[in-house]
Order: sequence, then C-alpha cells, then structure tokens
Amino acid sequence: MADKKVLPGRQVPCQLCPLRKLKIFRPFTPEELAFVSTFKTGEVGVKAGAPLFLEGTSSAHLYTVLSGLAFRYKLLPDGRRQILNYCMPGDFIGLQGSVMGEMQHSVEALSDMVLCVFNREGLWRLFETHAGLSFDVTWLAARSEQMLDQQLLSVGRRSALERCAHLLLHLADRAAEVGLTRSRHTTRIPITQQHIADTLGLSLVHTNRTLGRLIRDRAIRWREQEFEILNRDRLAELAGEETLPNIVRPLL
Amino acid sequence: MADKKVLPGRQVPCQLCPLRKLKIFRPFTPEELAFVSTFKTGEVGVKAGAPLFLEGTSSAHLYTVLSGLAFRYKLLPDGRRQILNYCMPGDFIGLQGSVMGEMQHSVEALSDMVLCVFNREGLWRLFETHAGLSFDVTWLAARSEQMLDQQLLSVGRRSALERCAHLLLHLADRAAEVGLTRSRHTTRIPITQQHIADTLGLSLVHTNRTLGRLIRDRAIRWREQEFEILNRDRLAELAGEETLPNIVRPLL
DNA sequence: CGCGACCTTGAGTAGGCTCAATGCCGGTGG
DNA sequence: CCACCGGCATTGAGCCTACTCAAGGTCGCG
Repeated sequence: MADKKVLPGRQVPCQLCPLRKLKIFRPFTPEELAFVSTFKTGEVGVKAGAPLFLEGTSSAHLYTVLSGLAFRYKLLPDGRRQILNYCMPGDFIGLQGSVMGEMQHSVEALSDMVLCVFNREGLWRLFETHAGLSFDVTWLAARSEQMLDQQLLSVGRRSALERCAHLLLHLADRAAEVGLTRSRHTTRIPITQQHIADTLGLSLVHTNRTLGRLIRDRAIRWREQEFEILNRDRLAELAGEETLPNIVRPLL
Repeated sequence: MADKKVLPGRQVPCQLCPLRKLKIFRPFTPEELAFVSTFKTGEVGVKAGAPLFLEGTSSAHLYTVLSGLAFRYKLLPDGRRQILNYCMPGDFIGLQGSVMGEMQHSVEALSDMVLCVFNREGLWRLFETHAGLSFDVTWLAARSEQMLDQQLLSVGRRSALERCAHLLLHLADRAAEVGLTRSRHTTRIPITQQHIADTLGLSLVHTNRTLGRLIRDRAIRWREQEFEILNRDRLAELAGEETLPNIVRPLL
C-alpha cells in the first residue's frame, strides 16, 4: 500500500470543482477559470499519515486541497514538534517552497486526501498573465499570516484552557466554512490529543486534563479522535472571543 | 511635539535609496526602479513609541522601512501583549491591511523611523503591470510567514533559555544584514526586557533572570536597553541552531 | 491473543508566574 | 540645585501551572 499515489489522469475538471459551489469562495471569471484549468496538471491521492512535504527538501509542486485535511509542522532536533496550522479544502499548500525554493516546514496528511497539483512554472505564468489571480495568491499568503499571528498570540499569551477553547472553535469554524460538518455543531476532524498538544505548545497529559475540564463543563464532547461542540457560547467565553470572520476568499 | 510627522516632500529619491547598496537586496532593473519611483508617494518620520497602525482600523497606506525599527503585536482584551515580529529597514509594513482591508494587528515604532509611503491603488497597479515585482511582494509575504513559523516553534516548544538565545541571535543577524551593527557583534537595538518577554511569551521577571544566566555565561552583555553578543557560538548552541540563511531578497 | 495507538489518571517535580521591594538614572519643575 | 517621578533593571519569596514519569484502560487489527 503506497502512501502517496498519483491517480490516473485528471479526475475533476476545474469547471466542475465541488469547492466552487461553496459561498466563501469568490467566483472566477470565465477567463480565469480557463486559465486555472491549464495551470492544473493533475491530481494526487494521499493516505492519512503520509508526508506531503519534508522540511529541508525543495519541491516542484504546489497543491490545493480538494478534500481531506493536513497539517504543517516543524521539528526540533530532539523531536519536539510544533504544529503551525491546519490545511483544509481550498487551502493552498507549498507556496513557500514554490516561491522561495526550499521548504522550512513539513506537511503531513491528517486524513486521506485528494490534492490538485500545479507546478512552479505555472505559478510564474500566472503572475505574468493574470494580475487578478496573482493578487489572490498574495491575499491568501496574507491570510495565512493572519492565522499564524492568532496562533502565536494563543501560544504565547493564553492559558491552557483558553488555548484549547480557542483552537477548537477555530477549527470548527473553518471546517464549517468548507462544509465539513455533519450537523450544526458536529465537527468530524480526525485529530488526536497529541496533535492538539503540539499545536498549542502543551504536553499531552496537560492537554488531556484541560480537555477533560471542557468536557465536564459540557462545552465539548470528545470521541475517538474527533470532537463536537456542545456549547459554542461557553467556549467563546473561555477563548476570549477573537475569531476570524468568514470572509469571501479566492480559490486556487 | 507630534508623534507622527509628514516630512516636507520626498527626501530620498529611489535612485539614491541607501538600502539599495546593501548586498542582500536584489537589484532592480532600470524599468522597475522607474516604476517604484512613481509608486512611492512620499516619506513619513515617526517618533519612537508612536503607533504606526492600530488593530481593527484600516489604513490606506503601505510602508517600507527606510531607517529605524518597529514591532508588530497583538493585544488580548485584558492587556496581555504578544509581539509577533520586528520590522527592520527594507521590510514592508501594512501588506495585510492593503490586501485584506482591515488590520488584525498593531505596529509601533521602537526607535525614531523614516518610512517610504505607498498607497493601495499603487499596489494594484504594480500587480497589473509588473509581474516580477508582484512576485517579489509574494516572496516577501512568504518570507515573513517563515519567520512567524520559527517564532511559533520557539514560543511553543523551546525553553526560556533557548528562546532568549534564539531571539537575540535572530535579531542580531537581521540587524547585521541591514548594516545596523557598530562593530562585529555589537548590536544596538533599543529594546527593553519587557519587549523580549512579550515576544517570547514569558513574564518580565523570568526574562530578566534568564538573560541574567546568559550574561553570567558571558554569552551576551546587556546595557541600557540594548545588547551585545559576546559569544555567538555559545548562543547558537543554546538556541539549538536553526537560523535563517541570509538570502538575497527583493526590496520595495 | 497480543500489540499498537490513543485516552486517562495519579503522584511528584520544576519551570515559570505573581507580588513586592529596591536601585539606578535621566528628566522636570520648584 | 535639589527633590521628585517615571521607566527600566534587578532580586527575593512563595505559589501554581504545566511538565515528567508511570501505570492502566479501551479498542481495533493482524
């Protein structure tokens, strides 16, 4: 069983991309859509747990998540891990590598994924011929910087309880944006407590105890590597507000 | 005495910009230089301690630091502060606001500064007419994301001693890149221990004690709101390596 | 049935926090 | 000229949040 597997041919033409139906993505002009179609070179399927990028390597590829989840992280020489953020459908992966050459972080699939593949040369062509789309790329870079800012604020200045509440809210909101919720508040994100700990700069044990408090508070429910938000207001109160609005954003 | 003061007319024409002499910045083509000249609308002088941007406001401006230092930060409602990064000469400030509308962070001058001023419309014109420069803008955005990644790794996973060592090294390296050093290792950065604490997610008292250890180790010297690196290797050892290489980068 | 991945809980420790006081220095106003 | 004040660095004491070590439970899978 291969970790990474190139699917036979292109599966979903951009014209029919299911993500385009979501209202948080700004619509393409027909011309842009045509260009993006040529920009896309194919699709890849990736198994949960497989690496998409490894720190220190340079990759010729650029992906957009079609389905599934991943996370970006960095390691210290002795194995300590810091998760930087999560990649959800519609997110661009690998811009750093494409623009700057070498990756300074790793990316790993959290669930089985399907990714659209672009190549670097295409990105350059995009900048040369489509000012609107290049602006979009920059917009996306700025947005992910914003999310990092938030995350840094959390890790640096919030208590463990605040961090947990904030992260779960943030993840649930983002998942909802791209239609990853089953019912109103049930979010199925295949995440372990170890991931949460490594995201928030906490130890596994302490994360477990802190989530325990949220569970006893009936703010969330935790079930086999996924969670459900029971009391959003309570969580928001603990988190101290501060969530990103759902802005309409560009795709691809 | 006004905090912010618009200097009379343009002072330094881009052709003579002192930053362009530094070897870490990639040279412009004559055509790009001409365009950038029209993109720049003037200069502003700002006093140490003055705000450049406030979270939640939207600004029509975009700056490049000509001289002086600033820092980006976010506040929690109860006043806890997290410093996100430092802005040095050649850095772009305000891209988030220009691209996304509203600022999600504040920026404050650390020393007296001079800034080049651009406006949003100019940025759009840049994307429409200069693919190379728009790529540069994206490159800069990717680079600042990389620095945030590093910072997040530090705050989330390193000990207080490692964090301090890493930050001081990082600041000294960046300062050296843009010629802000007097002698080989003497870095004059007008920073207080409170700034360091807020950057690293530590308390002031603990930061003071940790710096004390570095001082007793003869790794650094601390003097009136500035520091000097005495033993770079020792510091790097404590920090656990991991510094960004000095890549040639675009300017403006 | 055994093993591995994940969650849970207990016990003891320590790194980092808060409160509090002191010293130093430069600026300001009487 | 001096007293005062505010910003910054420093140090002590005690506490608490979060960490480490360790053991045990559950579940799914080969």
